[in-house]
Amino acid sequence: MQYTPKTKDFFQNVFDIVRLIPKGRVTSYGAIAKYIGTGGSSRMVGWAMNASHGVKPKVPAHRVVNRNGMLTGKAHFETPTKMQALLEKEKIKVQNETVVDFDKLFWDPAIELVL
DNA sequence: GCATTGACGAAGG
DNA sequence: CCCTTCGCCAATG
Repeated sequence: MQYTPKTKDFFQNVFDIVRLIPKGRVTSYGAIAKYIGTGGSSRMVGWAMNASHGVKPKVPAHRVVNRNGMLTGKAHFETPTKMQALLEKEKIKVQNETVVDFDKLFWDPAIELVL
């Protein structure tokens, strides 16, 4: 895989933001995409996470879910159960592959980082 | 360069 | 929340 300078910056931006997510909080791909400025390309955020494997420092991709709070990316982890396990370790309740109280735990960089 | 794919999002049902 | 359709954009074949 070889990405252009443009996407390289995109990758770094995504990784950086994801690492800033506080414990016990979650955010969505769209929120990250919006904060970066790529806006509509929320899919690219998820795709960037796909490249976060083996990246140092570790990228807490388990704190990134889709807009409904669903653990859509669990299948891309080392093991499908790893994501939920990590979330529950941070006191985040997960039920039916979905984050409980997602609206309360939601962490939007575009808002939280400005405060 | 076109076609397909995808860890998404919004809107309508 | 689930389903479908459409839009989005970089990667991949």
